[in-house]
Amino acid sequence: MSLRHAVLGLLSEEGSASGYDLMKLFDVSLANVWPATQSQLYSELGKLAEAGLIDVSAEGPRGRKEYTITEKGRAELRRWLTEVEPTRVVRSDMLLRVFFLGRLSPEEAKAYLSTQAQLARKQLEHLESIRGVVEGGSGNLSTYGRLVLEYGHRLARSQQEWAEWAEKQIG
Amino acid sequence: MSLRHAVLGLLSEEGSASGYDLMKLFDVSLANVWPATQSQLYSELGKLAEAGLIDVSAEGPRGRKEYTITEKGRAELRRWLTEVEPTRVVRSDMLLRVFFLGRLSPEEAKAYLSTQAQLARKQLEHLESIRGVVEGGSGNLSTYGRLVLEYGHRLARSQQEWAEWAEKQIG
DNA sequence: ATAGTCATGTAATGAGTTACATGATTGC
DNA sequence: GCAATCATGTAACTCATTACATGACTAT
Repeated sequence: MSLRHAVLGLLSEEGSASGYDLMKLFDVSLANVWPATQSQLYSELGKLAEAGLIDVSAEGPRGRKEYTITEKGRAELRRWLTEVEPTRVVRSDMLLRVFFLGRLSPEEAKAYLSTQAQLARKQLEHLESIRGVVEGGSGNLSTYGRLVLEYGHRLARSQQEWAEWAEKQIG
Repeated sequence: MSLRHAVLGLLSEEGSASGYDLMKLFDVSLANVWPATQSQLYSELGKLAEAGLIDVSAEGPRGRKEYTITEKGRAELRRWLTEVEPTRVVRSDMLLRVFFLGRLSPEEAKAYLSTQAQLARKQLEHLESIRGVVEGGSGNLSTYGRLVLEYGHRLARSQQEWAEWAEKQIG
């Protein structure tokens, strides 16, 4: 149910936008915490319009439809932000594998954890590299996006440290 | 595609088990990193048997079917552990909301983060409380489960610290 | 003209959730 | 006898992924 709110949120920040615009915005912001595909996005826009949470406010060339959030949509966004508590569902096939490392030799198990540590380091570097870029933004999305970026940073560091620690626990 | 491997993994550790057995095992171990419902589990067992990755090795009272992993299944588990790289797809509606905190008043935004910090603290306490229980286990699942538990612990602590930090960032 | 980008959609399939349905066996 | 637990399954629905399909406009 969250893609729906992601779209409402973006529209509430942007004023109005087409599916195409939203898709690009998605890719550089929300995709990191809530991936979605193009086809999912378009069908969600259809459903939101049907439900009266957004309106087609203008049509442009190439069948472009510009959507705007309605009052009803704004209310729903607010309700979601303040009243619906986040579901903490974590799915990690990286951790799932850890449960079964006993099926491998200690060397193989260590190699697995070592790879994970390395990937976390890479991720850390990557996040540091985009930190500078995001620093420049000034809207709400950038301001709060920085908080999310910091979260990612801390997460990657934890992950790296954990993987290094875990490797030492074996054998 | 991971539930399939979760089941194979459990069966490879347990020797043999019924859907019902696996379900209970799931709830106390893997459910934290890969939740699954009863109906999902049963239908996955059907598909695995069909694909020849597991066999019905015995039938008991109440229609109980005991499954055992086959050589083919073991090979597939090993392949997944050593060759398939974990997909790092993170979905967090908790973080998704952060992007849109600008739609709320600073007080409301702070309240949101403060609640998240508190939830992380609770989670941390919870994990500490079960640490003693898990300490006792001796099989592979327990041994490696402890590594996963430690991960959860570190994650919860990071989350708590981040939420407290983020709260301070808001004017 | 033609490459690049803008722009929207459909179809098929798989994964996940919720609710329902049914009944046998065991322990007290 | 009855409650608890064991035990398996189906149906309907939503969400997510991948691939396909189509075409208009813009800048050079």
